[in-house]
Amino acid sequence: MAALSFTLCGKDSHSSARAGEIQTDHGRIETPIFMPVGTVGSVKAVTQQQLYQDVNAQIILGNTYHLYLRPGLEVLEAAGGLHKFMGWDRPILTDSGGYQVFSLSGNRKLTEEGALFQSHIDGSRHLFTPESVMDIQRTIGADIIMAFDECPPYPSEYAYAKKSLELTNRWLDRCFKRLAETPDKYGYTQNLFPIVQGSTYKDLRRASCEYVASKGATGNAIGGLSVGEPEEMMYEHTALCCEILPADKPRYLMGVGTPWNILENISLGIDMFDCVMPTRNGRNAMLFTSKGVINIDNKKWEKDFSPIDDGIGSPFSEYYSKAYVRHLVKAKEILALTIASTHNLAFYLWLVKEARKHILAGDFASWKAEMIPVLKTRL
RNA sequence: GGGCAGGUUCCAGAGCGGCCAAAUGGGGCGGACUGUAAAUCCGCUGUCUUUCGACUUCAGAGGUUCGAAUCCUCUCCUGCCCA
Repeated sequence: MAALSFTLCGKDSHSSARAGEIQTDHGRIETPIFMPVGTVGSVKAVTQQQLYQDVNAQIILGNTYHLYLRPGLEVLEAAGGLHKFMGWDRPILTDSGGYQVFSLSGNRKLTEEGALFQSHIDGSRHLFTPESVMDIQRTIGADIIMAFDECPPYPSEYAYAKKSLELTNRWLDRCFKRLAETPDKYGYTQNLFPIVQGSTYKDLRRASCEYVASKGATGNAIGGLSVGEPEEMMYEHTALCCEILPADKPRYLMGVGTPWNILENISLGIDMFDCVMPTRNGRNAMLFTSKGVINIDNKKWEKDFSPIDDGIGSPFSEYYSKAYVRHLVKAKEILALTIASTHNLAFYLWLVKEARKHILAGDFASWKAEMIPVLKTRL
């Protein structure tokens, strides 16, 4: 089996947006792409069948930290990896747990060796090192695996950000080394993506990009953004990163974002996105649509029997009415979570597909300019 | 007909002389959520006012008191028990 490959299919004429194809051992991914987040081996409230049929997800995420804690490596290994375990035969990407170093900051301790965690489930202590995280990701068996990094909070002092980046870089070397020393477990190739850090300091970002680029990975990621900084600042940093990270490799902006964030970042040269927003916000009654954002909990939808969204060619999103979904939300019916999450994901996938179409047509920039105010509208 | 227990702000339900526009739940309304410790979290929820504050409320009518949702009297309702 072969390492991941990336083919550029076209570029927009008035922005840095590009359309491409990623080939993995579990199939092809058309970029730009949005990847639904399925932290524990489940895209919350959405079945695999819905991911295939209604969402048209081409790749999904899992999380090393969560899967390691539960169900644990024994089960995953016995299952033959996460694909088989969860019944998903398209590509999977696993995050390394680096983000949990950030988000569980109250329950962890960082050292040169790694990060000492306390489980959010039972309080038990665990040490994650670059080596152990590579080993765990080997066992999970995702097609794309992420380097173990530290994601510094926003804002961070320059000195801290610099120290953190240097640690992330040393960890990166250890990740590559360990991966090279260990074989693929399940007969297909796993690809390690390094992660750019550097907080909101441009010189650090630049240095990080150069270091990451020097690794010659099959794809590169940008981390440490969308952690609370102003949107404009995020765009400045992704722009800077896209200038340095190799153009012939996919660029993955981790954890982003809103629909308009995605379009803006596509125009800067990003190819891959993931975010919990469509699922989490969906569970919390927010629907993203081609006409704007809906808080379906609001009374104004009580008797609106029009489809959730009839502008994205999704039979699923046309099937249920706003009034019905509002009723389910009010009644706290489980189905509300499923409909909202599935629709939001279908919308996100529609959005990137539409973006790709316009890139290939060469009119992405003008389409984007038209779309963004619409997407931001609060209906 | 007799006995007992009750009637509190949208609902349930605390309060039992001042700290009460009235706990707590629920409901309602609004907001937040960006590599998922989240089907979660945060506001508001008598009227008027931006605030300070003012005003009208605890079945109804009287009364006691400096002061009443809280005490007394009568009336009207509700539930349970006995005839």
